[in-house]
Amino acid sequence: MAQAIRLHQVSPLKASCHQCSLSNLCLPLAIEENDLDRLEDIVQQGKIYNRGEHIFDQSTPVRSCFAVKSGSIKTSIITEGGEEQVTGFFMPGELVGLDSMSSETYACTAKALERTSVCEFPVDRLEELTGKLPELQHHMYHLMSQEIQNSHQLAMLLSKNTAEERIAALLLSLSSRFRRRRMSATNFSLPMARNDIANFLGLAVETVSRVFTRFQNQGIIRARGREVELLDVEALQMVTRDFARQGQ
Amino acid sequence: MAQAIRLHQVSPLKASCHQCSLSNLCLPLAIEENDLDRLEDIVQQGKIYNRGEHIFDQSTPVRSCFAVKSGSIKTSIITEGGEEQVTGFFMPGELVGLDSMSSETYACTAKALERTSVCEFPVDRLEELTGKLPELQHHMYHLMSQEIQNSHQLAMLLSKNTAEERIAALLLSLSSRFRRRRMSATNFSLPMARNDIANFLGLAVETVSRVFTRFQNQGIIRARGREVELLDVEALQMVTRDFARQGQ
DNA sequence: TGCTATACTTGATTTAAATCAAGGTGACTG
DNA sequence: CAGTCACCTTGATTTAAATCAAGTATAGCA
Repeated sequence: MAQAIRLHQVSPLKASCHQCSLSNLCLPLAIEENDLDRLEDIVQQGKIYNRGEHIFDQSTPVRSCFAVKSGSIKTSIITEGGEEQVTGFFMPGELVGLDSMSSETYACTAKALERTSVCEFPVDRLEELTGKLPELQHHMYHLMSQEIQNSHQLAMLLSKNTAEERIAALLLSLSSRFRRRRMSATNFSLPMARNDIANFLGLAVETVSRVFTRFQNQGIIRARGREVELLDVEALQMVTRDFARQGQ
Repeated sequence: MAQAIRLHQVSPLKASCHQCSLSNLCLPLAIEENDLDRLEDIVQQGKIYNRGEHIFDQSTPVRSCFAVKSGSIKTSIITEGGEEQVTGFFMPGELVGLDSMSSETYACTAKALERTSVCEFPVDRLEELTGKLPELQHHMYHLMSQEIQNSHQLAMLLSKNTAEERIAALLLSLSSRFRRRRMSATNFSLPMARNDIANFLGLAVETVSRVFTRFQNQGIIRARGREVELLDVEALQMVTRDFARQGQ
């Protein structure tokens, strides 16, 4: 039985970390070629979720964290009152669930924004492996500390910046994440609804919509639904407060 | 020389983890009694900072993370524009610098809010040790994931809650952290200025001040400067939106 | 001890974004 | 292919909190 599963994993349809095009972004980037097998031993590859399906649910027992292979994911926390706060968007090569590492239950819910495939890393086995591969442990610490930093940046954005600044910052963040994947940094399709953007940035949907149109009227972007073209990246950078202030 | 330092560390003036009263809150809680020596080997204990002194500075090379022994610390990030965002307050038993673990440079600045003593954990040695002690590694992952969760909670607070709700939440958070240390949960002295509270919660100082007086007039708290008494904890809990909604 | 600076409070006014309200657009579905 | 639903946009009005503008405590210090 275990053997059968094993065979299934290495079947040609399920790409290995060795061949994965995201290996320079994902966990493999921290691992020597010859140790990569050990990561492959614990990874469960190729699970596919349709738009709207949950990868995991808040308050359910933690089993794994997940790397996005294709598609995209949003994470959010839901309060007892039923209010949602979107805490992040995750693109290919990024790791989802770090906020739940070594916890009993998931701290958030992860939902596929489109048809999405993920690789699954059971946390107990991952912990075991990081204990043996110092480079991988280092990388995990690094990823987690960056997640904290991201979240602090978000807090900053929410508490100090205007609607325009927040949206400019998000567009630039997405842009650079597309670039990392060697895709167009100026011409992309937003994986998330205006609603998710609004929630993530602490704004009303109407405000997001208005800012999009304002940017469009100013010739900074071109937006048709979820299709976005950044026409003037410099202008966008100027909008984010840091850059604006820097220029004074 | 190394021997001399070693002797110095175990001198009666510098308490060891074994004897530390915070050992049930701090890193030692994850370690078996007989492995505690190994943590003591790497910790540099007893550094003392005066009010306003920096424990470390944003953008300088990372050496260590720090456990608060007594006193308190605030961390903040400063943008290129010079704007500050307070990202956290740290009380005895809590670990500062997790957002910089395994980074090149510190992601924030840590400043003593009062006379504060800390234990220092050099990150390279800590990483090494967590590689050998799975329990400790697990605990580090846990602490870091909790730091992410805290930060998400903060983002939530900033984007969805009113001034009153934010301040009630902060007071309750401080209260429960005092209780953890077996101190009064209803009668304590705020280590931080109104300004820091305002900055942390994304409010203007004036707003913080007004909310404090409002709470006082409602008989929920008694506040004289930094001295705070929580007169009606339930009412405070009701103020935080989650509870309010739950009650409907 | 008084002085100065910093921290805190209070009130009046302004403002950015929320809310309320109404349409428009597009995509899937029976 | 019409109908429904989810998503998005636009406009008018309201509102919570910021800002502006004085003060008043408080603490550290010479």
